[in-house]
Amino acid sequence: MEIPKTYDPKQAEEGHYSRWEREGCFAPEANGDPQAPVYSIVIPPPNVTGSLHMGHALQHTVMDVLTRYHRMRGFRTLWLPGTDHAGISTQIMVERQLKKEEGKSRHDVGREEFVRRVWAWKEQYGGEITRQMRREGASVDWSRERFTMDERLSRAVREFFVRCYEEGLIYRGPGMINWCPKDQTALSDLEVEKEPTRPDESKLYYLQYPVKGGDGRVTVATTRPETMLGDTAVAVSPKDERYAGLIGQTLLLPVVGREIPVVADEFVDPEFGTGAVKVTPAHDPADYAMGQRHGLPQVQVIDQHARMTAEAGAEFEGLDRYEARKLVVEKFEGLGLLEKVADYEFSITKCGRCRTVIEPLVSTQWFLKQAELGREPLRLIREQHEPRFVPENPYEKVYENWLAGLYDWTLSRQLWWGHRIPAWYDEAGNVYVARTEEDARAAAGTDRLEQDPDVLDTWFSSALWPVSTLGWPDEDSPDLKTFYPTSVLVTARDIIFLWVSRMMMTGVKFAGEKAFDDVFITGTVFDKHGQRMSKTKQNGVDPLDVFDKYGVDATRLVLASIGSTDTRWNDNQVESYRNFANKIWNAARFCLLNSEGAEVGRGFEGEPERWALHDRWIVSRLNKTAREVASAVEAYQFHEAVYALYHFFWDDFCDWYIELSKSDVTAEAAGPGRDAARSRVLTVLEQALRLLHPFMPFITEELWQRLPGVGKESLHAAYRAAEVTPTVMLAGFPRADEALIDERAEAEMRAVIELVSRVRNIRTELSVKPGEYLPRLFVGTPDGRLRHVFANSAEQITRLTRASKVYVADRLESFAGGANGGNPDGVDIPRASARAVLAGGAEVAVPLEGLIDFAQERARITREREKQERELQKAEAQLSNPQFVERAPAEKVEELRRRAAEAGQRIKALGEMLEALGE
RNA sequence: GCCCGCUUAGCUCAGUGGUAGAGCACGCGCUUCACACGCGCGGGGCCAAUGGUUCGAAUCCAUUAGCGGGCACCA
Repeated sequence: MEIPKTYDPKQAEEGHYSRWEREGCFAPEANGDPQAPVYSIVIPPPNVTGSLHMGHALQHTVMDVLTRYHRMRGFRTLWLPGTDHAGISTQIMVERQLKKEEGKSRHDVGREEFVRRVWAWKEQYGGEITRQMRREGASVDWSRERFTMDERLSRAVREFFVRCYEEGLIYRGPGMINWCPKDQTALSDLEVEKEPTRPDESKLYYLQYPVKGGDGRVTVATTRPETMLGDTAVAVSPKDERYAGLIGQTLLLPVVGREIPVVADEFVDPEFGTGAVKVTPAHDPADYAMGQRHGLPQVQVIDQHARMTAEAGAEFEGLDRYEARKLVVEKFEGLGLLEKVADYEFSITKCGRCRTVIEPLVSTQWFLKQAELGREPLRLIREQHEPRFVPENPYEKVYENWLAGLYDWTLSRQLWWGHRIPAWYDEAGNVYVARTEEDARAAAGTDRLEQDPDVLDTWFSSALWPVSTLGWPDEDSPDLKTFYPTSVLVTARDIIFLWVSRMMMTGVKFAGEKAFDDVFITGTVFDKHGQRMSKTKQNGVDPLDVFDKYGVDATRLVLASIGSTDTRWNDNQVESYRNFANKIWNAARFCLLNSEGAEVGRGFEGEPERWALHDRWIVSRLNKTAREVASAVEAYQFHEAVYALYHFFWDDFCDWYIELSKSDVTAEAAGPGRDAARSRVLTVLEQALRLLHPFMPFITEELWQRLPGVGKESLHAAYRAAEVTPTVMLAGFPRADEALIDERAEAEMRAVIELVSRVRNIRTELSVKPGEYLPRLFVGTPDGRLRHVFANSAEQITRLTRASKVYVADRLESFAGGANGGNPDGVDIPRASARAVLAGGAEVAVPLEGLIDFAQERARITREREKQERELQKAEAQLSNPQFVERAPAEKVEELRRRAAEAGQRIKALGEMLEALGE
């Protein structure tokens, strides 16, 4: 068998995925066990316009690990993929293309044609992210792929809308909304962002309004002077004594000449500014509310293009809002009514998409009363902590606080791409909300209906994603019955409100149950300077580049380790896991190059008590690792799983087990002993590949396929009937067998490892040439069992320390003195030996005639003795504290006593060593 | 303004009441027949500061500082 020395990820990433997909391995139908428990995840649908970024890769890795793990555990597992139509983004992208290629606007081609072109665009370019997901190894069920504008999902949207309308949860009416003058649409509060002002914007203007019938003036402070053209009142706090006499009086609005009242309102903070607030009900959310309370008229002075209207006056009409601001300030200055301009930092609301400054406008839109839909989710989180957030802090609280403060959601968007609002108007302007146009006609009794031109917020359809993708509103949909509620939602924290909370609302309302049991919130990946990765900053790391450079599996290990932690991206980490992949490759290479006569699943016959120590040990380590990985994955502690796998594979399996087994595995002579040893390393490797598979699907499959003795019977029982090429992804995930976890074997192996390490350390410190053989090693231990262990492992100890022979006795002293009473071979330990103490009272001596500098050696041992003395002192100080002995748990006291005793023993042994060296 | 999180080895991060950990980086030595993307050995941290609780605190509490988030109709 030809196996390259270096793992080539590209080669392994090429073939397996398409076979898995083709053979239906990703579909829950592969599971033939009718009793199988169910595990399901719906993907947060990426924008159809999007391409893969690190955040996706992180989420997808987490979801894929969970999916593959549960699949291997025999769950009927579904991970459902799909994409989101992403209203504004997609529309803008196609508009841009239209402009560039044909020089036309969407209005030039008309609505119907434009929407047709968006669909065409989607068909042509929309699949990019789904191709990239295949590259990631994402084991999603492509046969169930969904798009938010699919006919069936659109039906769900209409059903949701109509039902809410019928219950009075959705209404149409005027309201204060966020208007983007560039995108020409209303936006919800979650689609806008606050930004701090630049220095040149950070101004607060103090304007004076004269009191009618007197020479008094009232000063108001504003950041937006141009809105004064639409002022219809000035408000003061009812508690503010300074203005008590002014309430009810009339002011003359400068420039405009309108008479406006002074009203009292609790909202006004007497401490801020002048304590008097200009009120512009048509252009400020707070003023709108005040206007409602006091029955003030609304004067719209700014239009949808952020230009001044005719109502702003002839001088201002047509001016941009910032030009108008300048002019207003000039006018006030000319009138002597500009009191001052102060520096003042505040925040400006901008469109989350295009960064244009939002214009608050009063407009007739469709709204959803979220507070009512949110009531049950709020109860669930408060009373039952459902869904369970991971990490719980701070997300559960963030989510709860959000639900507790819900307000109406602006649903309608003045776009062409999206779900058209299912509302029709007759010529008299009556509205008919219906599931279909036919229903609307029937209700209206006429065919002469116009459908509402607006579309719904993209997040409206997203809110239905878990139910709509599984078949709702068909309540007897088998998928809905089987896979709902989903097991976990994996997403980033910035859409907890936009999306997570709303899925819970629709889920409890329409499916009668929470949409998911758990919510796993992934961390954020920053660049190496701690900056958020963004397109505009050009500082993003493209996951596909990382895949190309280091391989998908290595990247996935990094991402899985990141999990819920915010992290600065660092290629070094990926490189080290690339090295790990190569390590796996080469360990397998060794096993395979020595696999003649071997077969996976054999070699561990008979009672474990009769196995060699290192076999009992590796099986124990394997089972512990299986236990750790399983509990870590189930607790979403992926870094713990990765850590356990990395160290099991590299340290336990490669550094020790393979090395300990090497002479048996590579023995010249074929025979049952060699076959068994070869089978054992193969078997451990095969189990390790299964454990690694959820994290590293490609390399594990590539290697697993090459193992002798794997086949259909290796698959988890639930998949044996499936017509698939045997694959590790459908093999059973190793279940920890507690009976095979052998603490004694682990302790004994630790002793062997320590012995080997100490001897190697001595070799290095005394500059013994790597190739040179130590003629003899002496080991003394009072522990009879350990003496057996060392004696039984003599071949391995000598090989791993490059020694020719190892002698074991009850104590080093037994070898000393020339009488040779204690040891069978009758050898003495020469004075020129390096010595060290080991755990549990064991000692080792390494004769190094000619290499020992006695003074140096004495110094080395003296240093060690001093260290032990400090240890002992510390322990004794604590033990002589009666408070400690009295109050600390008995086991802790006991442990400290043990440590003190051991230190004492070591000090004594080191003293004897000094004597043996000769003072 | 309110709320929350973070601060541990040069870097990226684990740990979380009872002798400080990993990977990378670093030093020394190795073409040891799976692997130099490797092997062996090693150096490196008063766990942000101060105070408190405790027999014991990097770990719990409080305050402070720095960094980062979220929420808020203060014009």
